Amino acid sequence: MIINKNKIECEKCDNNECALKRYCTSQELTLVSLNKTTSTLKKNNHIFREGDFVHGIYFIQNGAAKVISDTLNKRQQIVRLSKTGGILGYRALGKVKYYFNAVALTDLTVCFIDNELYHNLCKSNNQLTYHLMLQYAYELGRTGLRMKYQSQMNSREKIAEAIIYLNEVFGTNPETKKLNMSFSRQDLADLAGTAPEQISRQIAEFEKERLIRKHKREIELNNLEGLQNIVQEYKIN
Amino acid sequence: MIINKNKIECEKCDNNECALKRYCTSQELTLVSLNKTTSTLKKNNHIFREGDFVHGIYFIQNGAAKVISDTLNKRQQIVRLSKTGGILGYRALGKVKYYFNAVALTDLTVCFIDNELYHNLCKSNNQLTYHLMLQYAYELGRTGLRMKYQSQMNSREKIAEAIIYLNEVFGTNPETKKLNMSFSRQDLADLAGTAPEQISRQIAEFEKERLIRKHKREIELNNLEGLQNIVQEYKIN
DNA sequence: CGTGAAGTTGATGCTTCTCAAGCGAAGTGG
DNA sequence: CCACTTCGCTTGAGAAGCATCAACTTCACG
Repeated sequence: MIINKNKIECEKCDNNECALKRYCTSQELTLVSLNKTTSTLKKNNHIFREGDFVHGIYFIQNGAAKVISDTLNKRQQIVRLSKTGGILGYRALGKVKYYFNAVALTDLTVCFIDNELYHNLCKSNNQLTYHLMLQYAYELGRTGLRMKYQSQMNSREKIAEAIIYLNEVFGTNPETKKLNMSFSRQDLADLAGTAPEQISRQIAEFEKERLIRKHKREIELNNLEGLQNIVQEYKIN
Repeated sequence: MIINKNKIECEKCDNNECALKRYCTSQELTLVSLNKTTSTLKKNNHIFREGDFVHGIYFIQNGAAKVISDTLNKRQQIVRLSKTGGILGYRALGKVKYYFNAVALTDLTVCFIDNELYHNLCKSNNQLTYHLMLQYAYELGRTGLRMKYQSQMNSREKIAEAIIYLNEVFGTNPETKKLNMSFSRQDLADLAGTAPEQISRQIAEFEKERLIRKHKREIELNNLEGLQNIVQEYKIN
């Protein structure tokens, strides 16, 4: 992990998705710039680990990350995905620990501010707090939905849903229709809540049905609607 | 559903767990009292339904509720439980719909305030917003944990976890050691993410192991630690 | 005391996890 | 430049866990 090498003043940062950048006053931004830590990580490195004490909060400046739970001798479970502009390490104040691991999916740059600064900003800047509250509420709904899917769908449906989710988060290249991010079978399995072998089998099946095509690890979406039909019964009208 | 019959001034309300009561100024409370709607529902009635438009937010004045997802021809899934002082219907602004159903577990009194008032309060009262943000962050962590359990635990572990969760939310009578709330096998199954028959079998098993005793629907906790050991591997250190 | 709903228990079959073997692509070193 | 190794992916077969079905019992309530 490389620290502060890529650190730039928030005012000069071109990440306009950042909540700090959008909602802080220029005075506050100066304070943030002074006190933040910017880290650059290689793909597959940990941003934080389950059980670590929470010292602050991370804002993704550039890249993508997965939030996963890890249990000895069990498969991992991807709880959610996040990318540029997203927040990692939502937690309460006080002596609390992370429930999950955050791992870089790509080379990644994150800005970290500590609890004290974070909560001082929230206490003085209502617009920021309000925005963060909405973002938490959104994530809460999304996580609840994913829980519903996990508990009620069969393997075929869960794998279709995982591909749809990837399309929502990362999108596809309009030319090639390929997902803008590629995953190992293991990662897909962790996302869908199944085993890697199941992913292989189901992807072969989807290919037969002409819903997708695979090119090594890349997935080309030929019939998104077809995938959505598979999980349709679960959608909210 | 009986509306406004039990409505009382917030200042005279004895629910000190209520976020509004705790964080609003007396001026704001007067506004809330004027504009809120108080409903009293019988057990098993819906507070809101999946797919309904979100018009505001509910604060539980008295009673308990379950938040469930419902899919045609599948079992229900209890996403979380809430009681006096809890909030129901967390959602974003705009034209959004509920992802879940909220159903009364007991006779229940809830106060409702509409989106406009809710968001105006949040925009003007930072202490309230800050508190709500923390509550959302807590729920987000809790929901993520439950998702982890759902996806990784076997049926025995999930049922143990469900009983522990009930103890956390409702507690036990110190005299009798019985849980302060009793559930049907179906509700327990929906909470644990399994089938009612599995609940019967596993409860019989736990009774053999002297971890609990059952008295009709009531559950007596004889060895909470024993139950916790079953799910220990999943706990955060 | 009778009727229907809820709970229990056993038997069966399906889904899906796991294990294992084979394949192919990519990287390494001679 | 080519064997060699490694790693991830694919495919098949077997096993295990759990849902489902069915029959029976107990409980709740009029």
